[in-house]
Amino acid sequence: MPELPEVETVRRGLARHLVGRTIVGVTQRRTALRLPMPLDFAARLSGRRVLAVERRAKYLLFPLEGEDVMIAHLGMSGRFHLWPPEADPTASGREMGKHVHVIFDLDDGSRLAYEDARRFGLLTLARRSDLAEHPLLRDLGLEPLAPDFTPAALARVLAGRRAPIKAALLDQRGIAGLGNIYVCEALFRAHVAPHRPAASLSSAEIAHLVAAIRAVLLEAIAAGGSSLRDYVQADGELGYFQHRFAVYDRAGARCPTPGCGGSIRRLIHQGRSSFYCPQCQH
DNA sequence: CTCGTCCCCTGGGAGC
DNA sequence: TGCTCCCAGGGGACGA
Repeated sequence: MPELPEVETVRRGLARHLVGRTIVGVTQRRTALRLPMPLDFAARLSGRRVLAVERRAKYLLFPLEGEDVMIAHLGMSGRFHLWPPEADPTASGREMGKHVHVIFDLDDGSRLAYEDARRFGLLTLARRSDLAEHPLLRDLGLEPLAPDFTPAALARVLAGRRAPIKAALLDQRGIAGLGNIYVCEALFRAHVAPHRPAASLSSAEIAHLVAAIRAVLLEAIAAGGSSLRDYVQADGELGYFQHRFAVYDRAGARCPTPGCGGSIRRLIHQGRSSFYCPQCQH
């Protein structure tokens, strides 16, 4: 589910409520998500104040008082939900459903729940000093909204790669944070077909693609992300960028480019759908 | 190395 | 209503 704009939206929502709060208790309803949680997960979190909520690619990082940093990834269906102090989650069985896996009790009486039906997400802990070399983080590539995401940097990532540009952009070791939706949308804006070999893009196309990736991510963040199926922000608000998709999940629809007249096609490679306009993406 | 395939897991929607 | 099939925003383990 969540790609960079959704994770960034969640980060902002959590930061507002969590920074400065102390975790007073942790309830684990299972011992593993995609990865096992550390055996001392609850013990290392309890009594710790949350210093910040940060993001690296699609990972959320929660530096804590002391040496530890909690690392979270939402996978496809992961959500954080905040319960204000006056709320009683036990009053309604539906609210704290069977897919709520971890509950963090905070010092103001509020609670943070991690819910993840498919369990492709993860929660773990690392030492702050080991973060850069942590196996989950060390191979991540360029942060697409950082200043070093330049046409020259993207050109280096794509050089020599025969894989389709679609696959190259999804590879988190090159650029980190894009997923299926925003790759489709960025390629559309840059007029590049998803099946083009990555190394075949011209300098002009690469420059256009860098600008398109930045723009689509910033617009999506401004819209609060895209709400598909079960994605909601921490406060339950829905993002609305899905109404602005030009191609994603719009197979058969008219291409939105003025005067194009083509229709959006869906292609499957590597088991995932690509949506594009064969008329204006080459 | 790099690339494509398959798999992890559950739920929702379409079609019958 | 209920079944079956397909599909889904993620990433990682394989084998060629």
